[in-house]
Amino acid sequence: MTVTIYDVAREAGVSMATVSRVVNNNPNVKPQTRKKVFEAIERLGYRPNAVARGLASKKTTTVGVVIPDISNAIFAEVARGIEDIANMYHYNIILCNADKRKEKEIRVINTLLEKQVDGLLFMGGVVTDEHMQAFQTATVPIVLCGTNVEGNTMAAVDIDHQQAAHDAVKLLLDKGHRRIGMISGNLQDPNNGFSRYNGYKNALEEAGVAFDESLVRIGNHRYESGIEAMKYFLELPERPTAIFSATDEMAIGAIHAAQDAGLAIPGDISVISVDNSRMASMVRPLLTTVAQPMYDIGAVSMRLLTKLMNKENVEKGKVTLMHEVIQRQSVAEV
Amino acid sequence: MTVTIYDVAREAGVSMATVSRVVNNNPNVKPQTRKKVFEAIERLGYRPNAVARGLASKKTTTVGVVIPDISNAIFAEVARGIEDIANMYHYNIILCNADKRKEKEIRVINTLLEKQVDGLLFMGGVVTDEHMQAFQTATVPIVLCGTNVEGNTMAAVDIDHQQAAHDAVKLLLDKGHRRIGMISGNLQDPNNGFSRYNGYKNALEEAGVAFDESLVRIGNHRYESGIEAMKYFLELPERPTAIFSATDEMAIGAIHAAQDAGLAIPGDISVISVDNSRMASMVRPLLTTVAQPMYDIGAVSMRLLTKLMNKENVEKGKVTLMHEVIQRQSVAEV
DNA sequence: CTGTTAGCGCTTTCAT
DNA sequence: ATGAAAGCGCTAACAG
Repeated sequence: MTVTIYDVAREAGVSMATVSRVVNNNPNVKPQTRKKVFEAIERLGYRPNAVARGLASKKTTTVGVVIPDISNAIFAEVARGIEDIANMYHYNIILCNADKRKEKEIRVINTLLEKQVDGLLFMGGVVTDEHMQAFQTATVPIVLCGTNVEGNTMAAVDIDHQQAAHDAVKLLLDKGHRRIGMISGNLQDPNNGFSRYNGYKNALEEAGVAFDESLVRIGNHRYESGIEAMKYFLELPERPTAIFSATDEMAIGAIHAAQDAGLAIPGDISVISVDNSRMASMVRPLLTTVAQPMYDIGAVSMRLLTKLMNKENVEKGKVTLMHEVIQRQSVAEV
Repeated sequence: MTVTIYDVAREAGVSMATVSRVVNNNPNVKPQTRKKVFEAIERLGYRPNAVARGLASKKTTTVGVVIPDISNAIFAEVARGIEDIANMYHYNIILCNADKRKEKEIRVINTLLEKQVDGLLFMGGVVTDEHMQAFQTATVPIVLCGTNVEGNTMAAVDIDHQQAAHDAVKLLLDKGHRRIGMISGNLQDPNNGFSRYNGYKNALEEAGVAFDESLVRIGNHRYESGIEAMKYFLELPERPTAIFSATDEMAIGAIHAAQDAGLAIPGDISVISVDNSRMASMVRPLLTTVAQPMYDIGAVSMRLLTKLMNKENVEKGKVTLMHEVIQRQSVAEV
């Protein structure tokens, strides 16, 4: 039925070992025998069985990646960065959506480990003790990708979310805004939620502006929740002159809600956010936002993982990528 | 080092076969021995090796999916549909981006097959003879997902792109438009390109409107190319009263280009497209478009594949999902 | 440069 | 209900 390395060996009149060598590009084969083997392979239509190879060599050249939701543009961009680099180093990726839900995350970590991935890229929500426990059963390297965890034990790559938020709010402050609303993500989410919220608070504090609880609305990162939040702000007796949104998508919702109410952006209200997803350049006015290098977060994570899998010495296990304020058209001086 | 089924057997005082049985939920095990084995597993922290299992059983419970570009919102949505159903049937997916490039597509098909996936989901560009050749070397089922191919040999799920385009243009016609521009994708692309272009042409023909070559512009599916196309249309001596765009993203570019030029949508120009990506509801005016059920295309493909892998009898190998015109705000009567 | 020989960790008849 | 044993298809010493 299926042709094996043994069939090729017989066909070529050599041993399995020799076939294995030519398949694996081992230089220790006489060009002539190499040729014979290639011909036999061709003739028989031999295709190496990677599973058998994986069992024998204890390497599968596949890595697991757990991601919150591939249909989310931000994560999809990260995933592309991951896959490109994986590909470059001849790895394949097994992709699992876990929706930032603990049970699902832990379950997929375990099945990925059962499948003998050579490494694991984890992009999740909160990292609990149970996560750490699961990680510790692994005998392969793991890197956290855009995922925060207390302590310094694990390899990780991310941006400084708090600083990014801080910089966004700082820009508003510099433009003279003092009454600044925030549309936050869920505060349980360490990165997109809590850190960005803290960045907002401490930029305000630094500028001597009193924090006003009634000026922050919690959204769910989606467009509609941006709309809801802006509606709320517009009904305030004294409405903010600027809004800081934790994500682009909510910011765009906010912009549209304001425009729908007959207000001009940034004339009447300025809006800034963080992400710089592609949508930021697909709105009117163009969205001012702080760029988070999604693709690079994925690419750098994967590159780090390849080094770890290769047992190379890695100087710094934690890498923080730079964010950058992209000034476009949605922020004006007050 | 690693604990194997043999270690568990020894620890539990049974044979490997018995351990294998309890791990695989084979009912032929006395509850008492089952318990003993579970305890041993627990005590030793045993984790079954899926690679070894795969070699022995010739099933890997993983399927390969080749996709053009996971960072594209449309495909990402399809991928989510695929993964959800895969998960439901206890499969994992190996995801490969191939950018609709033949060489890359064929390469990944082969590595996926080497990795002994139990099935393959192919989402690509043109399916050439070389593709067919690669497919024919497979001993596992393959389903084409959102990918067209002449002949009726392969399982496939998709929408009727030509009809979808036709329906979009028909709406414009029904609203009284006669001078209708089209922003097309690359005509080499069978689905998003050629089929939609044909739908446009034949809707026109049906309505007795002469086809005018100068009214179609080829874009690359991206926002910017929508902008370029609209600029072109606006400079025409007699500009169109409506535009049909092959994709939402180009449509949004077109809308913005018109608005930037001081024109009102749909007052001055109507715009319709096909896709109904999430962005369609994230523009002003809300985009009228014909909905393509991306998630379902993925989900149904994967479901079909599970049946095929399970050797179930499948009534129809080709399934065409329904599209639907979603009327929002970007089309007006002329 | 090439061949021999053990496994890798599990499933799966076949007995019992 | 359980065990023995033969592979699954390949890699990796080791010898020569």
